[in-house]
Amino acid sequence: MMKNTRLTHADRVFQFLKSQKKPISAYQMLESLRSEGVAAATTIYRALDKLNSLGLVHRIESLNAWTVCCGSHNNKTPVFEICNDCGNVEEHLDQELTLNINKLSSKTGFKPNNQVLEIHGQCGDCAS
Amino acid sequence: MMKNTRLTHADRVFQFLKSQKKPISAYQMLESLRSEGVAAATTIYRALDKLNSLGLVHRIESLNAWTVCCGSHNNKTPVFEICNDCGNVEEHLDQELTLNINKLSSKTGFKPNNQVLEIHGQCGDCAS
DNA sequence: AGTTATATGTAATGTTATAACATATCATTT
DNA sequence: AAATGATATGTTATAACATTACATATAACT
Repeated sequence: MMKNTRLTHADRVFQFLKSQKKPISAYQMLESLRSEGVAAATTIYRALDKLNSLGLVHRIESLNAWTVCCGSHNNKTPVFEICNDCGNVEEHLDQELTLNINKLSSKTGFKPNNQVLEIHGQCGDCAS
Repeated sequence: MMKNTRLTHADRVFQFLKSQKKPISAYQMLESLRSEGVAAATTIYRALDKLNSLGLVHRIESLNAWTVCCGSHNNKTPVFEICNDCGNVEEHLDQELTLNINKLSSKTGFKPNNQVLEIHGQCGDCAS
């Protein structure tokens, strides 16, 4: 039983995203990956779906764009700091913040499932 | 110098949003307000822009939809709990969470500006 | 009444996302 | 090696969300 060694468009999307510093929109990916044979938006979205369910990428809701996951979350909720000036995004895993969200939920009787935590502002580099 | 008493489409949008329990998309507003003379998507978006800059409404980024603000924030960051089942959204203002976000920022040298905090899950009503 | 500022309309277009269905390719079994 | 099944991709169309540029209308102020 041999491992599937086929290079798919999902792989190409993932490689491409890894090479980028900033989140990229699906249609930007499409333009950039046409040269590698990716022909349709559908394919990009399917790739993103798959990568997302594997936990390899994140969608940044407030940007309609995508970025690679920093690695493993260990039950912590990712928070994204998004610089309005340079566009760079940093993913953080903060234990306290995670606890806080759970605490809020237990107050309100809400069962959290997935969180969208995106902070817009100015990054340290751009501030100095 | 008399106060402007004209009833604008922005007012109609705001009234309409206040009457709704769930976030509403711009095009849903358009359909609902055609009967009151609102004729174009542009008008809705202009109204939302204005209401948003007055702090009267919030955009829920992960839904592409809008909801009225719960009132005054008092320097606290709003967090939205969004029920996957019934679609209802509750706005919360949590001091601890706000402090935590600022704390994270001071660690990373990031200057936060505006935050997108949206928690998806199941509300208390739907859980029971 | 004339001027200005605000509000709205119109039309076109841009951007993001999905649906429905057809085809191609690889891996495994026979 | 042919058949099969699973996965991946393409094609086309369309839905859903958002903005731009320019024209017109109306209220408010002088």
